[in-house]
Amino acid sequence: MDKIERLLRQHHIRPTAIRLLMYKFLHEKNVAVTLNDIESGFDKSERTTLYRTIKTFEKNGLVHQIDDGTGVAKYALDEPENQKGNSQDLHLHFHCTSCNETVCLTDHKIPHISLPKGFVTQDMNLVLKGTCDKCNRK
Amino acid sequence: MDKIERLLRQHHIRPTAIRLLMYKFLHEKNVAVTLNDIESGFDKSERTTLYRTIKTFEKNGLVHQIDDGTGVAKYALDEPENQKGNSQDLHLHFHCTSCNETVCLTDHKIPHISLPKGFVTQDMNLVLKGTCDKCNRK
DNA sequence: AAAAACATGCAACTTAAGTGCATTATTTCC
DNA sequence: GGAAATAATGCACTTAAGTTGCATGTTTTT
Ligand SMILES: [Mn+2]
Ligand SMILES: [Mn+2]
Ligand SMILES: [Zn+2]
Ligand SMILES: [Zn+2]
Repeated sequence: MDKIERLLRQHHIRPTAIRLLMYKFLHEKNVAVTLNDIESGFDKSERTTLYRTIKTFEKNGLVHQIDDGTGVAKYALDEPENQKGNSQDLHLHFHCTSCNETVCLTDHKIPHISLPKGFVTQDMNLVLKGTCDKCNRK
Repeated sequence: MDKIERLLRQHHIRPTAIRLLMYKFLHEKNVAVTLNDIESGFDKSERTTLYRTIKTFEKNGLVHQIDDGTGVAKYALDEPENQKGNSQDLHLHFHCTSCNETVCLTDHKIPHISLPKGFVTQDMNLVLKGTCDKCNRK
């Protein structure tokens, strides 16, 4: 797959072995992952490197960090349509308190909120908590 | 002020010296405070005690914890009208990235969000980030 | 091929949060 | 009122996530 290689280069990320592996890892998941999740997913390689790798991805707009209220940062790949400069893709996130998984609901945008005079919004974070479809089926 | 004393008792919290002081401290502030803020506000008394005190307040519905994305928990007094059992007061919070203060916008409720089938919501957290009125006036 | 720039690995540090346990204060009950 | 029970406090210690410094290894540039 040098498709991924090209993708990384488009984001000005040099495609090293670990970076390719991490991209694949993130791509296979459909839920947001913690640094620990990533670490567990790799036999080899080291915490710090994985940390710096995910931060590189984040800085270059390949993943976004999610703060779901658990106190541990999670990360998920940006959707292709939001990768190119379309910076503010304010979709919401759902955190399941049963299975502890957090997912991007990319087509549920955060509604507009009117604020008191003087406040200027630059960013938003909306997290819904509850039980997810999988857990509710059990 | 045994007005405060009565208030604590109503919440099944025994009004010790530190608890009264902490309540007053929180009451004077109009912004959410971290445990460090509280610690700095007291000459005497100890981290752990303050920690357990704020947790007691939280458990008994006197304060709520706010996760504004800074990675540090903040706390603010519940508004009187929300204290009595009216548990789910889902107001939003504003975090100023300039002065790092976080405020409750108690009369800005989180709008209703429709979710994909199978998801059940129990709780929500909406944080807006930007610059606050005070910072924008400067 | 040498120099420069960048990536990786390992150790160490920082900060917030949380627990165990002994001591002290407050309630309860006789 | 005083002893026993219960709760609050203080201090030490632990955990976990995040982060940085620096030496070494690898890739890119010229
Ligand atoms: Mn997302
Ligand atoms: Mn609030
Ligand atoms: Zn679930
Ligand atoms: Zn401000």
